[in-house]
Amino acid sequence: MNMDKTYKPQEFENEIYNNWLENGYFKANVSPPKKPFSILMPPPNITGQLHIGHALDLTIQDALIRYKRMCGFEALYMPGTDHASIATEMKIVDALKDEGIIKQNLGREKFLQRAFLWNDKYGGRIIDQQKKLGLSCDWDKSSFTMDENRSRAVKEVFIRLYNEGLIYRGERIINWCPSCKTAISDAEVEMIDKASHLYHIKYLIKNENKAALKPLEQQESLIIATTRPETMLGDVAVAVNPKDKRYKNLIGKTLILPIYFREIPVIADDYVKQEFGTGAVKITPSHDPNDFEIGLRHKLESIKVIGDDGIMNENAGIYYHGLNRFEARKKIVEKLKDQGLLVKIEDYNNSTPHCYRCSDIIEPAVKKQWFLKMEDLAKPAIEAVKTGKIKFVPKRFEKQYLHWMENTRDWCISRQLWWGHRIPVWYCDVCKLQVLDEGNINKCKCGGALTQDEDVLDTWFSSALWPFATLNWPSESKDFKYFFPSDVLVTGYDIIGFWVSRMIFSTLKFFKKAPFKTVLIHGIVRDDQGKKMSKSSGNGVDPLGAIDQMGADALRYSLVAGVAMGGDTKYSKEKLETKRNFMNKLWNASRFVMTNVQGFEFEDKISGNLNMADKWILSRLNAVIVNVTKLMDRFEIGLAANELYEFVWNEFCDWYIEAAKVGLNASNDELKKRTSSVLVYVLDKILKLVCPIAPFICAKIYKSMPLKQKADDIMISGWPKPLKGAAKATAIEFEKTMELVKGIRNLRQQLNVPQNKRTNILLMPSEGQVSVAKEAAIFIDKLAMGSGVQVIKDKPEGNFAAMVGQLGTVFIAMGDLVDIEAEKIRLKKELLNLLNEIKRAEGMLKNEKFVNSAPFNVVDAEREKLKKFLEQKSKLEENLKNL
RNA sequence: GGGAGCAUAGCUCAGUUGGGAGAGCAUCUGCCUUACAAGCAGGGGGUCACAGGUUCGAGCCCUGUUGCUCCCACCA
Repeated sequence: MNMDKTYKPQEFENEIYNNWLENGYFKANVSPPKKPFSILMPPPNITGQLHIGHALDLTIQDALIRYKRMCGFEALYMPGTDHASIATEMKIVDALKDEGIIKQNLGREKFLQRAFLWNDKYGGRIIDQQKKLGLSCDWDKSSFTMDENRSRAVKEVFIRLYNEGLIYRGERIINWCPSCKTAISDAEVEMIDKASHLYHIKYLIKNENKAALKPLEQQESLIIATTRPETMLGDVAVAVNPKDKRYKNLIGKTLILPIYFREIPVIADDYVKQEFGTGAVKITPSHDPNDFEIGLRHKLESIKVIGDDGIMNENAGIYYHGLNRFEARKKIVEKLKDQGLLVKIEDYNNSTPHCYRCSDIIEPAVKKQWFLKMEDLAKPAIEAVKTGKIKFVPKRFEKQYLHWMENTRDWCISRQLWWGHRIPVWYCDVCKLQVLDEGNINKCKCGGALTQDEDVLDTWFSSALWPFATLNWPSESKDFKYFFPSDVLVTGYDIIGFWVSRMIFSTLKFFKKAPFKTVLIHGIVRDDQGKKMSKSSGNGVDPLGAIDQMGADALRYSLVAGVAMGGDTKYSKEKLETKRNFMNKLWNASRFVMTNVQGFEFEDKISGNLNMADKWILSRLNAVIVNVTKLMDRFEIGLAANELYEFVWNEFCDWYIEAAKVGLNASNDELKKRTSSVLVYVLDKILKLVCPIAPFICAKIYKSMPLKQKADDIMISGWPKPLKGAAKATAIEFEKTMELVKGIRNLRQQLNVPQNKRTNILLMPSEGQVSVAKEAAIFIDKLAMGSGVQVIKDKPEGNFAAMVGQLGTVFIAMGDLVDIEAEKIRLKKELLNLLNEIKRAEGMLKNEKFVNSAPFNVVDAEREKLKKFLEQKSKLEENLKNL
């Protein structure tokens, strides 16, 4: 079969992919005794389209699954998408706004219809993009976190946890996003350092003796420090440390809150740090988590002054009611100045909580929410990692995980949204709340009417069930028995807390098994400046654009290549081009092989007399197979990619193909055929090794391969094994030849011999190298632009430039082209280098400590080197003398 | 405040149990040598952040310093 002259991925990638689909190669079936191997795709959000970070994540997964599939596992790559409750809802609200529709006016039911339509559109688009990337998922098993089976799993889990008392409803202080208008979990809060102010405010101490009223400056007061003056309208106390001598006598006294002059007590609590600020803390249980705790301890009332929309409510009083919280802050500071109660404003850096979705500043608020009790769930999840049941790669991310798990507090799982799994709890008008199955939701046992909880669950609650929900649990299935649990989870370090940890404790809870054996953590994709890609900085890259330009294989290769696992990777156009060039190289090398072997078909084996180049490339191939296999097993796809890049380009193309031209041009048919067979053999293995990373091009080329026994597709052709007895010992012969070729090329360049001019080359073999040199001569001639290499016994007469290698010395007639003095200088320089090496080696060997304490082979190797240097030195000196 | 990671050629990064510093890109020189100019050949370029220590020997192990990045934290 002929191959096109140029590499045009756009012309065959789709066809190849459809072919894979038609043949069902991606399907994973229960098929013992084959061992299963499965990877769960982290379900992308349906908010829009894939970005380059997804492309990295997915490429690693696909490369791994393809590798394992070729190794003979029944490989399941489980795809799916995530409804992304809050993120998608925000998008839909925006879209509605453009149509002039307000969510509330549309109503819950119609809104959800819109949301499902959204999913049809964008969920589908994401899958199309994944197909363009070449993912080998079993699409028939695809899941969506809001589909029927997944919803059933969510409900089942909720009810079980509820019945065990692990899910509870409570009125607590939570993170409220005034912009998204929902509670969010601690994990969803992003702390951002900001330049802020610490306001010192004077709270007057109530004077019981009204008769002795003094001017303001002379009145007794307590100074508090706060970063958020607007919350003082909700103050219910001021706390000091009970041990604080400064304030001991004030405990129990009454203060007058500025602005409206409300009276509040001074209380004592250990929480207060004497050294911080003024050592006196205003207490606002409604708007601060710590104050909330103190409020509980001291049974204080709670006054809410900021509404759910971030606007001051009626409790903020006549001056501030209706202002937003930031305007209110300004006004209050002004008022305090007017009242003479503002002592000072200090510059202060503190981190403030932001919503990770919309970046608005979080407003802690006291609300009734649903929580998942974490203590008992976290313990086994910590154990599983500590005992090695789950391994993190690289290991350092274990710490991040453990730290998260060990410090996690109860998880707020309810959200005041519509798009998501509605909490399966109904409330009876008459009796208390109940959890009910969908079957009987009309009436309570007591006869009272039921209404369902308005809230939905945190989107991560459903993603936490992914390891078993995707296998249709709680239904029993063969798939579940065979494929559960999965093998490797591949994800970025940014969602260890959000997702990885929650899958681990959920799965352990219900199955007493870890959801996966290995957590493979990769870095994030940065732009060419090393900056994080984000929508706001507009430096994101569309993977589809890259694929259109350079092909999916080039994109996949450029994303993974050269990065050790866990490290961040930089995306740049240059990198992409380099990898595209590599694909082109592979394409053209293959084309060369095909056009030279036309008419023949080959067995998948090597036989016959091999020449030194054949032996060399086969031994190199063996080493590469062993190494790449090892790297893939260690999940070091990026390093495997680099190794293959270098082997294909620098060894197979630059040396072997060039050397093979000798055999291919020979008149001897036997020789031609043997050379072809080696070319085909090595190329076949290369294609298979590269296939997991760049599947399209390998599949395309494989179709043209002249093999007698050929798989229908490369992806089911099996992973290559090293060739036994690949004549490793004799690889050295060709390496010695390469040394001379390089030397001659170097010499030619220095002597200004034009690249396209053939020259006479004489080769004088070293002792015992005569027969090898004779074979080498043919290759040297071809590779170093000789006009026939002569093997000689004695040094030639006349002016020659010489180069000494292990195999022998080569001489190039200098003719009139060359300056003899220049050649002398060159030789002297070379001699000097050699003398330095000799000095170094001798120094080491003279050092008794080295000789005695270094391993034998190291010392021995050093002796060998010295011997070699000394030989070269004497030859070089001779050449110099004869010049 | 706690923890982690990084620092190697102009740039992006490898460097496997400690044994003469590597690749790609870029740059310079010469080549359209019929697979490939998305290419070929060759060259230049590094006190492996700094300072100590262990060792016959350190890019690698230990201690400290500096610089950058990230994560975590109930910093009024």
